[in-house]
Amino acid sequence: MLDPRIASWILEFVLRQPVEDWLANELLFALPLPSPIPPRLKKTFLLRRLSSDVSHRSLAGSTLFSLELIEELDRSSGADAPSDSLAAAYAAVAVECTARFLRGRLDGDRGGNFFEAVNRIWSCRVADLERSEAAGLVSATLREARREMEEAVVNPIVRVGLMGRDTKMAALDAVRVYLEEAEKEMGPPYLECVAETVGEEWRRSSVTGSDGSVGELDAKLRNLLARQVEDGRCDGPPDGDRAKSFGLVELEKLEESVLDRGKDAPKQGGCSTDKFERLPATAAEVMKAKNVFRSSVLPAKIDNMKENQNQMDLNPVFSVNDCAGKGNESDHDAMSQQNLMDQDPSDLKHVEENRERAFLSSIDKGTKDGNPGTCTCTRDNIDCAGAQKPSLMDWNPTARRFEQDEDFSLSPSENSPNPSNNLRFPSTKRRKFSLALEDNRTFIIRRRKRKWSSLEEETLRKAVERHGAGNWKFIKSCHPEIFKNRTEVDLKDKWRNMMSSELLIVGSLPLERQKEGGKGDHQQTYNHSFSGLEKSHWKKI
DNA sequence: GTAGGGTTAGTC
DNA sequence: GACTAACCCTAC
Repeated sequence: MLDPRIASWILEFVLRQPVEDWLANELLFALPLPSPIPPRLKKTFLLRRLSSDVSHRSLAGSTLFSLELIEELDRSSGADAPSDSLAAAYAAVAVECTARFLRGRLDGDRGGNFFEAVNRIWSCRVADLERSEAAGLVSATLREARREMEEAVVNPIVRVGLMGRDTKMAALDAVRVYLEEAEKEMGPPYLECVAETVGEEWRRSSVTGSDGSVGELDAKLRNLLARQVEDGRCDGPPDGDRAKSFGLVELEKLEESVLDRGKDAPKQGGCSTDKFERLPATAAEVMKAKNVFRSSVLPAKIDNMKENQNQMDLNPVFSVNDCAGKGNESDHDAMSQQNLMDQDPSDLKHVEENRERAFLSSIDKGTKDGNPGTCTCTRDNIDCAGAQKPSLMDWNPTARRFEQDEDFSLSPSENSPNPSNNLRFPSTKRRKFSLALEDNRTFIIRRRKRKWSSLEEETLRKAVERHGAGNWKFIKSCHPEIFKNRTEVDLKDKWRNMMSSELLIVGSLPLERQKEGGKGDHQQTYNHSFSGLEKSHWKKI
């Protein structure tokens, strides 16, 4: 089994190479990555995503989300404030994600999508940004752009001016500038750093008459890497720790990984120095490495390219599709992506094992379906026309469904992070759910109960504070990912329950009333306390 | 789209 | 069985 840490080094290296997106996806899902995923690898993913977006000229909400995650990663790593290039890229992409709807306007569209985008991106997303710890991303340029967008909503002249600008090219350029800066700051991939150093050492050994054996290389590696650790010359392991914190265990693992390559070479003086001068850098070499994995550590799915590719289509990390210019927009999906980064750990117990992988998926889903700018529609995705467009493979989180039955469950846990795994078939043995007969042939089946997570509750609470109770549709649209499994009515009901509980807790109700409890009680307490807070004001937006 | 009353599943 | 949260239905 490949060591997860080594796998992360390999993946970091591959992601920095000009390999095809599908290959990056394959490796991402196939390699046994460590948990938690090292921040450096996370950032590599994000940069790769940005690079992919740029190369496909597909800037969407996912791009914006990637930039937000990078800012968060940098901040968590101790960075004081986002770089100017990052803030500039964010502002430019936000403008493009909005202005694209003006370019893509259909004759019958009076700008509805544009207005919606302004509301979604600038009134919700950027406004939230300003109030968050990520406020560093809010540059003067972004503020000015926000003013312009809001002005464009009411002023056709401003909209025309916006349409006349090449916001896409400006955004692409800004992202490129940031990418160059970020990649320069990150330095070469860790494996490349090691390979270069090892190759240099090996050549020196050859000149000094070494026997070229793997055993000697082992000894030299130990000395070499020990010096690297002391000098801190290497960029350090992918988790961002500096070389000095690179423990002996990791050191030995690294050596093993390098030495494993040496085993393939003839031991009698045939261990070519070339073998260690560099690690795989081309797609062909990566493919070769992949074949090695295939025979050792990679699961069967990597053997089944076609099947795996289908999975990628559903949930790719690196998109190869390009909806640019087609009006595709999924940023309101991406907008709440951070829920996978910010979720209350207690809410993620059921996905703990896959949490980090979920992060990777979420990156991509920026669209949260995870597919920034792609036309590949997956769960909760938005199609290129901006409308919900579920595929046949999509899971409708609010659709009526058969209840769980252990005999027919396809998933070991209903808490599976992948809802599509939660397919259930009706039981002939037990039927705890109601089956109201709608007509002679159709049964109305209740959805399975899904307990609200603290993240959902907190998001709802904050949303109501901000937008008022009663604006459930809008609140849901502001947090599509967090509330992807909830309907507007669910939000309303939940708020009703929350208010009911709070009033009971603080003793706002007479004791007799509290004792009554039960049916219908929550409705009354809710109605008396929250009757469409500032609703009329809000609806002016 | 939302409010409000009713129903049901899950928990203790 | 009581209680509660989640879900459903229907009127507006």
